[in-house]
Order: sequence, then structure tokens, then C-alpha cells
Amino acid sequence: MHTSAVEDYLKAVCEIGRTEETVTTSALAARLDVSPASVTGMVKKLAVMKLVTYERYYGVALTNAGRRIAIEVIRHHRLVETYLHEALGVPWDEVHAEAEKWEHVLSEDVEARMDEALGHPTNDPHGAPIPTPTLELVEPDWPPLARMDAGTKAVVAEVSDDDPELLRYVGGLGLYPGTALEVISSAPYSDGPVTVRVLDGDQRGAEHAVGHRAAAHLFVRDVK
Amino acid sequence: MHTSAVEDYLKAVCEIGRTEETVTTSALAARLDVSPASVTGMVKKLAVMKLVTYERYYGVALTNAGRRIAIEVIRHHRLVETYLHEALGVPWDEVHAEAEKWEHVLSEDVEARMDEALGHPTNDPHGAPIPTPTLELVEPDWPPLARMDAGTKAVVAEVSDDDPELLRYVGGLGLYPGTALEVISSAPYSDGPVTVRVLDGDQRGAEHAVGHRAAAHLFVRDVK
DNA sequence: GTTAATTTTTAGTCTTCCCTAAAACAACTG
DNA sequence: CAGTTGTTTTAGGGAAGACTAAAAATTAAC
Repeated sequence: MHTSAVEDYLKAVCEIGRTEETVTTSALAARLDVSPASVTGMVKKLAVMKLVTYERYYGVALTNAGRRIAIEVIRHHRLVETYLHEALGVPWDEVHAEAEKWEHVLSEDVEARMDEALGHPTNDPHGAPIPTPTLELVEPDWPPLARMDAGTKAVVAEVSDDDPELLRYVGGLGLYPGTALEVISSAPYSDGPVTVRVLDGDQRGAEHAVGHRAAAHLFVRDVK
Repeated sequence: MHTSAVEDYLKAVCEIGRTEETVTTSALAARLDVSPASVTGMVKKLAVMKLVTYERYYGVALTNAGRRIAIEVIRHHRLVETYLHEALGVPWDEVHAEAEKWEHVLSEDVEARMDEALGHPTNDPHGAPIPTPTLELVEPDWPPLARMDAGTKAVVAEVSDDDPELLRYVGGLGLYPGTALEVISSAPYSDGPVTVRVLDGDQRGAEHAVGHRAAAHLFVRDVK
């Protein structure tokens, strides 16, 4: 087995790689809240372990072995989030913190049982896709709400899961994965709020001004 | 928070104290599978933390603060075992190993939700009592099957949970907490097997010779 | 009651793991 | 090419936990 730190680094490489072309030392340092020097040290260790390839001054990339571990951890994380939410009623803004701990101790057997009990869910409570048991993972890159033009109809696809306050805010607006909405007004490339009308759920019909930061972390898919 | 090692030591002190008058260095060393010198070192640390009282060459005892932590960990452990067994169908010989990991990462919130979901169970799958939310714990000391005389009728109360093989063996004989049985023959103070007739469950009517080691780890309560 | 055997403690080391600050270095920018 | 930015190296630290070997205290044996 690997240490939690190793798993956290691999997960971070995978997650940063989702949006960035190259995974840099400083990006990892920022995400993991450690110094760049620490990252260099750990990354060299991971390279020796053949979990990443590492080119000085360029960046890091996962090897197949490393990717397997990263996706395994992500699967654990998202499955646990889903389980806590669905089976135990843990609010969606709390599941992330708990899953951060559980992801490192979950056995494959219990993982499979949770998956079964939930009916093989495909997405966690924040909309993120759960990797398959065979560790396939396709992460679509939905556009953020912040970039939608006025008049667009869209459905909430995913909300960033790492900021509980953001989640409580967004949840308070009635915006969850699957919720349909219409963009009333938007200020593209500025940092103003996006006004939306909620078309679904318990806030159906309500109009809300969604702050820019939230709109940048709330991803939607277009509706034709 | 405390480290896993600290929690493990406190739990071990609590569990040894259940049967032994004094908790010795060597008993802890044996249970935790470390050298006696290591135990002395850690115990001194725990004493500084005011989690145990410690008298050189005599033994260790939990303080109230230490006992609270120990019982909290035991509550986590047994609740998780019960949850895994009841809610996820994990076999009773596997729950212990998983709970050993989970007990250190379970939040109070999720603990309460598991307790609720299970309807506030009082005993884990091996029959051991689950401490209450207010951390009260009474551990009755049932006699082992090995000490029952021929002709006695009894009900299985508890089975030691730390040896999966033993649990599979005992389970294979149809002996679970709550199972009624009658002692057919017994060799007191020797190490021969105890022959029992199962009066309950899927092996009802069957007669089994229970090996001495198993009979020493299987505890029963008398039936008048 | 002395000696012998057993436990326990001291004392000193080691390993693992991860982190940091500061200096040196490479790569881009204009 | 000179400066800025980001990265790596160097050098070091410290927490956590465990170990060995030898000394000390306790207990048991004669």
C-alpha cells in the first residue's frame, strides 16, 4: 500500500491534469498547500516508484500505474461521498471532508458493496462522474455558468465539491446537479454576477443573482 | 486529534483492563506486537498527555480523559462492525479488520447517523456491547464455553472478534450470538473439545465437537 | 536471605515520512 | 542579454514511532 500523502499527490496530479495542459510544481504546491520544494522532493520519489514521469523544469505526468492509483482514490472518494449522502443523509457540503479521510482506508470489498447498494451510481452528489470499477474515467469539461450568455437554458452538471460554504450557498439557491435554469443576464469576461431563473426543484421559478465566484465553480451543460 | 497509535494504545489498555487486574508493559507489548521498550516509551508520552496514570514497574491505568477516548474508539469500532455487517452484508469474520481502520477516521456526525440507521444497536455482530453515545460501557464477563459442564443449556453471548479463522470456524458450526445450545460433554480444566448440540438457527439439532481454543474464545450465558 | 530469572526501564539510535527556507539555476520575456 | 519568474538543489529539521542493548528493579527459587 501507499501512504496517504502519495495518494493525495497522485490524485492532485490527475485533477490538475484535467484542466491544465501541463502539471507544474507550483500548481501542485498551491493545491496541496505545501511549498514548491516539497513538491519537487515528493515528485522525485513518485518518479522512482514509476508512478509519474517527471521532466525537470517541465512538469509531471501520471504513468499508467500512477493513474490507476489516482483513479482508484477518486473512485473511493466519489463513491463514499455518494454513499454518505444517499444512504446516511449527510448534507452535500459535508461529504467531501469525510470522504477525504475515508478514501484512504476503504477496502475493495467494501467499495464494491457500497457500489452495489447504491445501484452503481455514475455521479457523486456534486455531479462529478464516478470512475467505473475497471477504473475508466471520462471527465467532461462543462463550461462554467459564468460563461453562459443571457437567454441560454442549461442544466446544472457539476459543482466544485471542496468549498462547503460555496455548496451551502449554491444549495440555498436550489441549484443542484440536474436542476434546469435559464440565464437572465450575464456579464461575460467581467466579474459581475449571473442572474438565473430556476426552472426546477424546490426553488422553481425563483430568480437569483449568482456571485461570480460561485458561477465560476458551477458547471452546466447546454440545453438545445 | 490524536494519532492512530495513541488511540490504539488507549484501546488496548481498556481492553486488557477488562480481564486483568493490572495492565502491564508486557501485556501491552504482546497485544500491540511491539517491543516492551516501545511500550514504556509510548506510555510515558500518554502520561504526559494525562491520558493514563503510570507507575514505574507497576502498570498503567486510564484517566477519565483517556477512558473517554478509548471508549469512543471502541464505540466507533463496534458500530462500524455492526454497520458493515447489517447495512452492507460484510461477513462477520471480515468486519473487524475494516473497523480497525475506520475507527480512526469516523466523524461524530457520521457515527450518529450510523447509530440512527441501525436503530441504536446494543451489540456488535460478535455480541460485544456497543458503548452508548454518552460513552457508558458495561462489559459483562460471560464464562467461556470451555468451562461449561455437560448437560448445561446456554446461549452464545459473545465470540472474540480478532481472529477471522476462528470466526469462520465457529460460524460454520452455526454458533452466533443468540444461538442456544446444550453441552453434551466437556472436559473441564483439560484441553479437550467440548461437544455441543445446537438448538437454534440453521444448524439446529446438529452436534459438534468444538475445539478447545474456540471454546475458550466463545462466551455463553447460562439458561436456567 | 542470597541468588537466579523475569520484567521493566534507560539510553541511545534509526527509519520513515514529509516538510521548509534559502540559495542556485533554468527558462521565458521583452 | 538582462531581468523576472518559476523550479530545483541544498541542507536541515522535526515529529512519530519503533528498535537494540544494557542497566535496574521486581519477583521467584533455593
